[in-house]
Amino acid sequence: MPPAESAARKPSTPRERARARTIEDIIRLGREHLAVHGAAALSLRAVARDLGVVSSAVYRYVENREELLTLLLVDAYNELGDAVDAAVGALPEQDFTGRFRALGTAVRRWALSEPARYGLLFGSPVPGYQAPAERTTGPGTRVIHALMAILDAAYRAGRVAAGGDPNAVVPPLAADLERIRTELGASVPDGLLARGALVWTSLFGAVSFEVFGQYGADTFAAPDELFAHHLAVLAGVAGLDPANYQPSNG
Amino acid sequence: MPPAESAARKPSTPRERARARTIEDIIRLGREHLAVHGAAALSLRAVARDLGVVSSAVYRYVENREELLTLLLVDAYNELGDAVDAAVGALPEQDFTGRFRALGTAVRRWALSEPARYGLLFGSPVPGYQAPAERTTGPGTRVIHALMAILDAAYRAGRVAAGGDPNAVVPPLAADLERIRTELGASVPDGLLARGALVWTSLFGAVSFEVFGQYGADTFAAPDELFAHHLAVLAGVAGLDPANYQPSNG
DNA sequence: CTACGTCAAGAGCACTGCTCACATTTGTTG
DNA sequence: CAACAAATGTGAGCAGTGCTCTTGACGTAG
Repeated sequence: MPPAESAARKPSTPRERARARTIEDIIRLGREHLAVHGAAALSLRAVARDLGVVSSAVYRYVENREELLTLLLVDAYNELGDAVDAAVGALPEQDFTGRFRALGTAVRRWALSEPARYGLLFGSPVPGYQAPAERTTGPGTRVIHALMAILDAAYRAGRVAAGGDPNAVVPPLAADLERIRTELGASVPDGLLARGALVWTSLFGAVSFEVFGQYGADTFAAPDELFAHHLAVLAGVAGLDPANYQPSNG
Repeated sequence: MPPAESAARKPSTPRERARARTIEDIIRLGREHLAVHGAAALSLRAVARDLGVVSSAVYRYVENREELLTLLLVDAYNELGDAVDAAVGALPEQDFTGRFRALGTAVRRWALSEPARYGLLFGSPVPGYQAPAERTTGPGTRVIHALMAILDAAYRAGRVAAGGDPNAVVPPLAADLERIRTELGASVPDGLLARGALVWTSLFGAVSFEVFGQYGADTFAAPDELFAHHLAVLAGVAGLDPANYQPSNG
């Protein structure tokens, strides 16, 4: 049983340091192969070749192919989450619409720059691979948490058009939403919470269509403008003021 | 010398009939393997085994693995398109909201019943496989055509809230939309057309999240109700009357 | 110095896509 | 009917994959 399963312990022996370095190299090489060849074509043997080692040696560091996929999954989720947090955090806290736009733009930008890794996160599941929830739910929920934080802050600030949802939330759905609300620590009402979930899936639907080429080869010559328009409409769906940020005086 | 060299003729010779039958068997077996093991794990050798023939024999009927994937892609697109057309056609032409809801429900129902084939259509692209546009764009655009037909009919009938789009459509996007409008033979204005595209991607975004398990294992205990709520909101995004269908007298 | 644990190497198994030479079946034609 | 040619099936083979196992080399702890 290897000790120090806890994160970020100072590697005492030089052996452990070399081992940690090798694992990081494997992740780096795997990330490159993933970006080039796609998720389902990720090959441990190819990684071993690039590492300059025989194929079976990588099994000393990574249990199997699934393990490497999980490492890359967490790695990609965190990179996306970092990009989103940085983009959102660059705007003032009260600029809810701007922060929402920044979140969506950051997701799209990262997805377009890393299509294969995006596909690993949000595409069809890799056959035979089931992501271990205990290791991926944390990094995997960073974007929706950031989105809900924006919407909740806007709601608390009274900057959300709360009244206009005529769509009733039936009891079983309300029960789900109540559970999610407490988990998020949010205070938005049911209608807005459900709309937030819709905006979330819609954002990734639009990004996925673009990244996966579902639009067709030459359907949209102006994808940036299309996405900006979609973001504006989605902001309205979430009840955000489509107009620009007005710093609250006082 | 009998000419009889035209396409899609009744297969005259029994040999051609047997050949067509074998190809259909291959597609059927491939569909089953696809549904069970996923797209990237589709194996020609396994299909050959199930067909009761040696592995190399299937290459007499199917050029390679890509060819079989293309056949299965078209097959799935058409099955989805048939399901959507049937669901939409079951409602009166003037029930625009009902038809929209039927379209969305049909897409979701088919996706949930055929998750692997849905993943082939709308998930991450299979590594190294590029769908031939000349064979897949036709079947692949049936859903968006059906959706736009509903929206266009509603617009022509004056049953769409056209005025309320404050989001400007910038010129490069307007050029794209103009091209798409003529290709569809539609007459909806730019704002509604762009919103239709957003509704389209949002629909598949919501379905993909559910099919691909992006929501998390036990986040929503009432996914039907969540989707129904999403559809209602999306109908509003498309400018459709959220209220029920009122048959026009006459 | 010895013993233990870690590591790399290589062979091997079962699987994949695909190609080729060869054998067999089948339909047509002289 | 016999002969021919096209279509079809066969099996070997190549290169690649994930993964396991045994063997030997090495560094470090006691």
